[in-house]
Amino acid sequence: MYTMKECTVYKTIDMIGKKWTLLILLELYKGQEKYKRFNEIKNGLQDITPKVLSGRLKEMEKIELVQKNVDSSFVPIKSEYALTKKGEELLCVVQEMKRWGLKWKMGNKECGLTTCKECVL
Amino acid sequence: MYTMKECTVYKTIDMIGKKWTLLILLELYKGQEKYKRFNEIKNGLQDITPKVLSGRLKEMEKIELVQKNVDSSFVPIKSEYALTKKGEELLCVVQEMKRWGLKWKMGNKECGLTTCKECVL
DNA sequence: CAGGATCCAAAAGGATACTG
DNA sequence: CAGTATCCTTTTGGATCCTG
Repeated sequence: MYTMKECTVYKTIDMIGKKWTLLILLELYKGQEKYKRFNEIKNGLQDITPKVLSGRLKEMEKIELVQKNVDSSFVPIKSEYALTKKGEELLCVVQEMKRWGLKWKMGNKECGLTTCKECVL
Repeated sequence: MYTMKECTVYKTIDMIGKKWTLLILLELYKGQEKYKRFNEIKNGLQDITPKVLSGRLKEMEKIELVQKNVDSSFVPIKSEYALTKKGEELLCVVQEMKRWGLKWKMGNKECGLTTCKECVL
């Protein structure tokens, strides 16, 4: 029998609907550099605590939205995060959200679909 | 200064990212009838409790995703819910989610982009 | 620098029972 | 039928401090 838990939409929402997840995705997409450091991400998302960020990044790594590289040959350790292809493609969803949000006027005025410095999308 | 809370994407996620919200939206979209009764929706979403459904519907009414009609001239009272234009247009977002979810194989196999009996989208 | 450990507060959701 | 009320468990998130 069919259960809700098998539904594609249900599962997708479950995966990306949590607070911060999509914002981290956006943060990783910003700028020209593919890789970002832990603290870079944290600073971009001013209100996030290290614990939450660390938790989200792990989840995202697990479901392969994010790819992590660690270079422990140095002290301090250097970690970098980047979007995977799967993660990058999720941006389409975010883009639809933004389009909808803008149409129904729920954002700030400066946040134009193609020019917003903050969201980049 | 710019704060996260003004971001269109942030606000949109905040609004629709909660559990059940998008599923209720889908449920209202199903079938040929524009209006659905409380228990119809509840039965379509087998695991939802009346408390949660009632809460979500109120939120959705408030942000104008859903429109409600009440006919209290009868006993028992008759209430009906339907999508607004704003709510209907949110389905684009859901559709993107589904497309993405299917591409990355997170749904059931029967859930085809155009033929899924459950999701209708 | 990149987190992990702790502790705590708040929010969300589930179960169940009840009512105009 | 269409919810509300209550109670309780689980999940989240924030604050703070600590460390290899």
